[in-house]
Amino acid sequence: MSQDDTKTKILVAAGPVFADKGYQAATVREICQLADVNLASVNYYFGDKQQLYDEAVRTAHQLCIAQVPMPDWPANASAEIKLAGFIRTMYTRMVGSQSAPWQTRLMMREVLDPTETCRQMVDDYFRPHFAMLLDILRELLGDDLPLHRLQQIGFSVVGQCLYYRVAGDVVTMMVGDAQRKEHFTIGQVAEHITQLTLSALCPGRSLAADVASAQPTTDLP
Amino acid sequence: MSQDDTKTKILVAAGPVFADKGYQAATVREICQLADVNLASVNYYFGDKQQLYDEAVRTAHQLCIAQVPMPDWPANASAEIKLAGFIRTMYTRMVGSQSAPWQTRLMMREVLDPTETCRQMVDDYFRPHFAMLLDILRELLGDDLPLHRLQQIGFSVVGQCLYYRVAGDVVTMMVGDAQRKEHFTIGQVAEHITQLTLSALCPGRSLAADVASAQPTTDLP
DNA sequence: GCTTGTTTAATACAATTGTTTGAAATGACT
DNA sequence: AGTCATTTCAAACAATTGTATTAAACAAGC
Repeated sequence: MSQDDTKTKILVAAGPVFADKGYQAATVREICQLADVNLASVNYYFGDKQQLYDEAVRTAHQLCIAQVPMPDWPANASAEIKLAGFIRTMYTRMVGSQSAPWQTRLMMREVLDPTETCRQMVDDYFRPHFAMLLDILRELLGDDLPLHRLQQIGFSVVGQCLYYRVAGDVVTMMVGDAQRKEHFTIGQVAEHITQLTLSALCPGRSLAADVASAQPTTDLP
Repeated sequence: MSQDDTKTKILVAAGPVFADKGYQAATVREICQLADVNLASVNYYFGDKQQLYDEAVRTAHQLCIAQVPMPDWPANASAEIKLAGFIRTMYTRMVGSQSAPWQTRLMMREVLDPTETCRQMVDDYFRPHFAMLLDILRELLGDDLPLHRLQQIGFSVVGQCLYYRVAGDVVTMMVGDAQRKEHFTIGQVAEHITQLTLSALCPGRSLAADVASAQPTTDLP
């Protein structure tokens, strides 16, 4: 009972600390103090600061997936609607819907300079999701497009979303606080990315009509 | 003479070290050893590790601009050509044309969690360049589009480029080494981004014809 | 040639870090 | 109650870090 209790207490505390200070700058003392456990506990349960970090990253993207699941579309859902849903889900996961998204911040650090932990994250998380995106794009564009073209388009979609995660603060500095709150809510940005992508890929096929009904538009700034 | 010599020696050595280890993990001992100067020099010339870091960041984006200047277009250059040139220049700056781009890696760290140094970087560097991009977009789309729409589109362009800087390693893991070398050279990616953006914004106005003549296509992988 | 201001050098210091240790506490089972 | 494994705790350790200090080397001006 209490075994698992302190272990998860450490893990819960470690996540945010690693997320916004990085591996080096985060100290086990701070984590333990925040978790309200003894200093030696982290070595007792995890053996090492590094192993604690690894497990923190691992749980981060599990939480990330669980909190914002992919919508499961009806069988007859159009590719446009699937793309819209995919983008919105991914974007929400990145910039966060409710709690401060320490999960993605932590994952982002791994992406920026990858360790072995990152390779596992790519296999477990990024690759399958990217494959899902490519499937949607294939459905949209037909099977005759070469793979690398699909990949390039896929990276363009992901890149547009990732930007607000990576450079979110810069965005605010650039457009100002008011403008950001007014025109850059989750829903607005996600829809912009969807629209831009769709009109680039298949001009004429707008999704203005059906996307509104396919997904609830509860917007958090 | 030697005064300035050791100071720049430190600065030159500090850049790459800060770039790939971060502020905390980088030690002044390692920097001094690499620069082949005495340990105390960094305090003598910069007063502080922090101030050394600040100056390293400052020189980083000066170098970055100097190495890959924006093309100066003829007065009659079309907006499409300007957009293509802008994207190619920005992308080249980000992923690097020749030397390992420690400059952008260092700047990226500032973007990810900004300090006061970053705010200055935004004012001196990002904002004017973003304004330039918005001008090109305005020329392309007309003056009637509201500002925030222009900004959203601008961020989409920047985001697509930034992705390969931020997630470059993940891209390689995802598509494989061979595929990356074959289909993701600087020129190919820059052109893909340009094409996607253009066909999203003004369908029908391709730039296939004139872009080739406007910019040399020396491609480095 | 001596003095003066500037730069380099070696070393010391104080603080912080991850990790270890060994004893105290806890709780379950006989 | 007593024994045993597990968990907690406080303190200490060894290493590394940024920074300060002090003296030596050096250059320039008179």
